Amino acid sequence: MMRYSEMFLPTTKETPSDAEIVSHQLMLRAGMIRKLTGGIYTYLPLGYRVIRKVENIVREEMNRAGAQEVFMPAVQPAELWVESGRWDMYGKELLRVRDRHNRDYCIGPTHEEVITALVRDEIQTYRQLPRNLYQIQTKFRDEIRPRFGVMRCREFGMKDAYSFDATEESAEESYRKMFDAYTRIFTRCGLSFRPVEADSGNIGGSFSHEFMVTADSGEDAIVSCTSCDYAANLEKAEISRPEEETGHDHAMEYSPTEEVHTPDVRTIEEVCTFLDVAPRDVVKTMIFMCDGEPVAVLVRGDEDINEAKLRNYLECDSLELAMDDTILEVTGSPRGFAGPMGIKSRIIADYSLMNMKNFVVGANREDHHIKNCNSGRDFEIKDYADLRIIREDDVCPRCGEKLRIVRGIEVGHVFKLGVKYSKAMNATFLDRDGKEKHMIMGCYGIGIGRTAAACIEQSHDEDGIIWPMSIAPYQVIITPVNINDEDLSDAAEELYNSLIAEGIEVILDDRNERAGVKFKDADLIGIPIRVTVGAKSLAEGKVEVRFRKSGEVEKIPLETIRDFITKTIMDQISISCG
RNA sequence: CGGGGCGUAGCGCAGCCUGGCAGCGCGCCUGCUUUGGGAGCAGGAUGUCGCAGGUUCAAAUCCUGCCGCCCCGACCA
Repeated sequence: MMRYSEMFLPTTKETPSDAEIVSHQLMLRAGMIRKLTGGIYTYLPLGYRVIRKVENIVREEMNRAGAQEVFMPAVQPAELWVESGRWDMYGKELLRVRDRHNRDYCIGPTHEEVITALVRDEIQTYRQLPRNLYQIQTKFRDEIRPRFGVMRCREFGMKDAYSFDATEESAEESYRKMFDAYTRIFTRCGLSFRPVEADSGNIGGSFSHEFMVTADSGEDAIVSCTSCDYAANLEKAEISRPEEETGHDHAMEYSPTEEVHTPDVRTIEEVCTFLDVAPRDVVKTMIFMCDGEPVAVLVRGDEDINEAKLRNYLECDSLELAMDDTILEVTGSPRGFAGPMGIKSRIIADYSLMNMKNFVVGANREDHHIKNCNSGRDFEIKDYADLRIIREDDVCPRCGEKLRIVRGIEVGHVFKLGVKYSKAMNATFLDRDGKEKHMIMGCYGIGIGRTAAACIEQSHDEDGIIWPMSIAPYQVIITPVNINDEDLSDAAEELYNSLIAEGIEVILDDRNERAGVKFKDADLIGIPIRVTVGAKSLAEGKVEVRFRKSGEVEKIPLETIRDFITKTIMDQISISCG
């Protein structure tokens, strides 16, 4: 299939200085990718072979799960996006273009609009449901800051699938099928991963999982239980409502409030230093604007508010920290002295405030704080909720055991959409009961390039990439130690032809290079099996098989080498998928 | 969008402060030697010094503007 001397495979010895993470460095060094411009990459032959391997695994498993492949346009008319409401909502990540007639288009960052428009025109009855359509296509998202090579880039290959169902039960079944398909896909790609619960935004009754490849270089933090199988991303990770302390009279322990002069003392840190208290004795009062209404959110001083949780709890579309003039209006003081006592807004409190006594709050008066504040006596908290960011020393919300926080790379996402798009775009069907209903949708994405990069993050050493057999660009590389030695080159050539005849993906390194150069390149590009053809072994009628992953070397007689390799490859590709 | 840095041979970089021959390493080409972990010797080719303008006898070097890239932050699914 391929002679190294004829391949377009520009490897480099030196690590490019602007590549931060190992997958980016190695993809450049191994001649897999080259950058065209910010966040936009060309896949060279070696890189593209890996991409196609991943795509084919995805394709096989999607088909197995009953999804059908389509191919949608990358360029989409603005009208569809106006219809779904996302033309205005999506923001700057949406790359908008105009044609010669001055009509608006975008380069698709995702395809809910297109698929929904297609399906609403073609599906009329529950008899045509459920359906699951997917595609593997290039997406464009104008990322604010592309980085890490193909990990976070602007143009990228993605598999996106969309399911349409008539009933909730059926929709959940569609979701489960995709969840299982994803598990098979990432297992077959040789990845260590885990599905985690993810925030699904404010669509009622929906749920969502992210498939995270665990890697220290990951951009996302994930929380997992050391005991049960609970796992969630940071945004989603729940914190249980603490037990309320009972059995004694709180009021007895309340000290009288005391307003203290705290000139220019604003942050929690400053308050603690000034009053000689710990952050956990202070209550932080943050003023948010929630769909235009101010809300005071209380959290213990050593905790941080999780805006995703807050947004979900308040069921609002827009949520942002209030501007200074709003703070002045609501608290009557400048930023830094807000507190719950006498505040002119709704108050909600994180669970961390339960059981706090005699705490410090802002006085809603410039340069003043209040000591020994107590809820119930000094102000009323009607709403307690889980509003803060989880920490590693919190306990599992399911079983109460210890948690662990690790970093991960999001390679896949399954999301139950519900009727968000079918409603906005009027995708309905006629149900058995004769009523017109909105289709229940789900969407399911996999980042193809990111999956390949995540694999490198997880599987490499100081010499280069270590591909698993399933997505390796080639399965075998034959390295004749000296191409000018006819015995060696003839033997290598013969083996090469016999492996090709077996359908094995093999490179013959027929370059007139020194052995060391060839070994280094073979290691760098990560081919799982290297067959070295050298004079000593050949004299015994043998060649050396070296495994990239373990470094183990076996001498195999020429008569059995073909069968040995075929069997090894078969063994390594057919990984059990549970 | 804010802050910082960079832009000089295919790649990595020095030179810029203090204006005066365009340089180093790797790679590339030719020849000889070498050939089991990125060879040695000899010879050679390669530049819009990011772009535009300005100052100057003279600009890679100083000044102004622009463009591109990288990093940090903010923002965002």
